[in-house]
Amino acid sequence: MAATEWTAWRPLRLAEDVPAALLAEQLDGGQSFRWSATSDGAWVGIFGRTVAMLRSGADGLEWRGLKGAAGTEAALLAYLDAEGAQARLSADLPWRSDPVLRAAREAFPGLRILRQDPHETLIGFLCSSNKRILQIRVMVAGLAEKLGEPLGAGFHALPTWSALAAADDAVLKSCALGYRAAFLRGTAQRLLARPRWAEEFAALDTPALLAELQSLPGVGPKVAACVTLFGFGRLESFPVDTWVVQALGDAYGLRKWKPAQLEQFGRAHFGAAAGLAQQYLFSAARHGKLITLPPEPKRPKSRR
DNA sequence: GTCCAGGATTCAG
DNA sequence: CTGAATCATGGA
Repeated sequence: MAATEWTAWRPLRLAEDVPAALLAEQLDGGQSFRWSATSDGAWVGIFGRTVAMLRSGADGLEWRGLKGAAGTEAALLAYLDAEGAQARLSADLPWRSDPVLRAAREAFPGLRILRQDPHETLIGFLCSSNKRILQIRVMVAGLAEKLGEPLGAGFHALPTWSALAAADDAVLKSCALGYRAAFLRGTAQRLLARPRWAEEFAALDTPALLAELQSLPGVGPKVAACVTLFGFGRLESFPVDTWVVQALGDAYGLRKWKPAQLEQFGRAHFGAAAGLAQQYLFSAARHGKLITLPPEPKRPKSRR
């Protein structure tokens, strides 16, 4: 990563300010697994064939790309939803009547759903089951390094499905995928035969899209909801992971509810941008900034 | 050592 | 249909 590989830092104009803590949550908050913090407080990431760095300084958000790479700034603006369509959706969430959502939203104001590629989102979340964000990042980095197209300066794109389907077992094993290797290979073999799957899936309505994704090996309700939200931009999709189960149980009193019930609650309660509300709750819960109800007494007493 | 992680699949009832 | 067991791996 020699300094000569990079262009000069330049301002990146978004609709709203992006302080450092928000940038960290935006890039490393469980949506994408392709961003890493550098030693000097910046972030370096790869999405599609774009390699970019971002940092939040006194003069606002700044970016730089690899020298000779065209379109980096435009790619960043699209990726970060610079048009600001989500600002209005966030304002329309029921935070005025919901103190839990209000506090979660105020913990990371300006947090947005990244506009990611479906293919890359699916790879990331196929690796995600029963894993922490940090380790998902390690797995995905290994896949890119060993099976992805070189992009210069030592960076690699994520592998294609054909590369994944043809990958040697030892290579997959060296990425610490565990049992998820079979998920990746199985889905790769299925999608290999339909190279335009993402366009075809994008034409479906959200219930059909969720069902189609869940027909793939290693894709259950939660992974399908994440790919639908982060990869296909369906803001109404409401993924329910262990953090959201905890958050909805502790903050809304929905303890002992099953994930499918919580998903229904989320979509009904939060509406058209339920997925964005989910991301506020997820981030706030992970940082201990969620308003919670008192813990349930172990032996509830009858009140006479 | 135990427990848990942005779960999915398979199996028993 | 629901609930439990199992899956592979690393960090706390």
